[in-house]
Amino acid sequence: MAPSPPLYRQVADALRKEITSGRLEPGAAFPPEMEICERHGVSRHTAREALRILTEDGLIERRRGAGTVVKATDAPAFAQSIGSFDHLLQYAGNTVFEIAHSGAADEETLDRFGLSDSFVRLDGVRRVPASPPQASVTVLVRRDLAEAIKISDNVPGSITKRLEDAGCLTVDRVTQRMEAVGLDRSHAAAIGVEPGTPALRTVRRYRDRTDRIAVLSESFHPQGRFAYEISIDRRSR
Amino acid sequence: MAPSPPLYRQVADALRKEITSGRLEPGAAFPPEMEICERHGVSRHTAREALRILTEDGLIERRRGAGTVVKATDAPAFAQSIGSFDHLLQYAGNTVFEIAHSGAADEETLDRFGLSDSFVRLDGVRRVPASPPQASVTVLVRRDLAEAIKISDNVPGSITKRLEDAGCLTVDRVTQRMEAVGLDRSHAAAIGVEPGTPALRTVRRYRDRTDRIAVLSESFHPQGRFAYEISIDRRSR
DNA sequence: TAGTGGTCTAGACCACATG
DNA sequence: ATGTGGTCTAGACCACTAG
Repeated sequence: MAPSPPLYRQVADALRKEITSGRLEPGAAFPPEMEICERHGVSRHTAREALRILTEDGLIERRRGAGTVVKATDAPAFAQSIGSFDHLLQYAGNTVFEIAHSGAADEETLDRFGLSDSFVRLDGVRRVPASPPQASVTVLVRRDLAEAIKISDNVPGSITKRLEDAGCLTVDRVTQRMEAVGLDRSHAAAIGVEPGTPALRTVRRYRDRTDRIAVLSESFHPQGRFAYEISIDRRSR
Repeated sequence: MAPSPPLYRQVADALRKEITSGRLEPGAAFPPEMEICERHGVSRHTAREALRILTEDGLIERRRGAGTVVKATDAPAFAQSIGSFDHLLQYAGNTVFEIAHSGAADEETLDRFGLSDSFVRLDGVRRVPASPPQASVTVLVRRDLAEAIKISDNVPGSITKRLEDAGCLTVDRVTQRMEAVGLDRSHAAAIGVEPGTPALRTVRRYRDRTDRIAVLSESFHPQGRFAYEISIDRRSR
C-alpha cells in the first residue's frame, strides 16, 4: 500500500487544484485560514503549512490584516541557482581585466545602451596572465561609483565584485543578453584574431536596489575560447 | 524604536553565525531540535521555524531519525526562476520545428555528444510559419521515447513539451551550453545564409529523473536572428 | 531501544488592514 | 470593531535511523 501523503500536503493539493483549474482567477480573494480549517477539518497549523506551500510556489500572496489573494495560475517549475558572481561570470578566478583605455563614456556609447546617467568607460581584455586573451571587454561604470574606488590598469576578478566588496554597491538584479556576431576590426585586433571571426557577444546590466544601472559590461568571446554553460533543475516540490 | 525581529529569526541568525563563522564545518553534526529549544528558551515550533530557514538557505540538511548536519558555509545569493520550457527555450509560442530528415542517429553523432543509448535523430529548422528560419536544429530523442509518440513533420512548440504532455517524460534537469561558431555548409544552407556566418550554437541536454539523457538538441542561430536573454535576481531573504 | 526529525492539535496573543 | 495573517507555546503521536 502506498502511504498517504501528510495532511497538509493533501490540503495544499486540493487548494492548488482550485487555482490551476482556473476556478480562481489571479487577483481573486482566497479563503481565509479558518475557513480552510473548517472545510478540511484540520488545525490551523496544518492549514498554514498548506498555504505556505502555495506561497512558496508563487500561487498566492498573503498580507497580514488584508487577506490572501491568488497571484498566478501556474508555478515556475524550474530554477537556476547561482552561488556567486564568479559563477555567473564563469571566469576562472585567476583571470584579470587588463584595461587599455579609460575615460568618460561618450554620448553615442550611452545611447547605444540606452543609458541616461553619466558613466566612465573602460576598454581592455580579459585573460589569464601570460595567456592569449579570452575576450575583448568594455565596462561602463556609473560615475559616482567609479569615483568611489581606485581602478588600476589590472583588475583581478570583476569590477562589480570590487564595488560590492568596497561596500559602495549591492547588485540586486543582473540581466544578460547573448548573441553571435562577427568581430569588427577593433575588437578583433584587441584579442589578436581576424576581423569577422565569429564571437559570442554578451551584454550584462547590473542594477542596484533602486533598479538603476550601476555597471554595464559588453564582452566578445571569439570562437573556441569560451562556452557558456548553465544548469537548470526542476524545483523540488 | 526598531521593532525586534521575531524570535524564530533571532534564533536562525544565531545559528547561521555558528555556520558562517566557520566554527561548524560542512559535514559536522548540528544540534538537535530539543537542544536548540533549551539553549534559546523557545518552543519546538519556534526552533523548527528557525531550522527551516537554514534548510531553505541550503546551509543544513535534515534527515528524520538521523539528525541534522551542516551542508554548506554560505548560501547561494542569486536565483533565476524560469516559468516554463517555452521561457527557457525563448522561442515564441508560435514557432514550429520543421523536420527535413529523420532516422536513427549514427555512431559518430552519438560519440560527438557522449551518448551511450540508442537515439532517433531529427534534422530541420525552427521558424515562425512563412518567415525565414530562426535556426537550424538537430534533435536527438532517446529511442524508447521516440517510439512512444507520433512525430510528424511539423512539431509546434518543442519535442520535450510534447513528451511531457504525453506523460512519457518528466524532465528533471536541463544543461545548456552556448558558444559562437561559424556555420558550416550544411547548416548555412538549411537557413539560407553564407557558410562561415557567425552563429550561436546552443546544445541542451534534457535529463529525466534517473539523470539519463532523454533528449538532446543542438541549434544554430545565425547572427541577427536571435539573442538569448536571462535575468537573475538576488534572493529575497 | 533511544533519540531524531515529521506531523498534528488546541489554544493564545499580537500587528495590521479595512470598513 | 472585526477579521485577517504572524508568532508562539505545550503537548502529543509517529516514522525513521542508528547503536
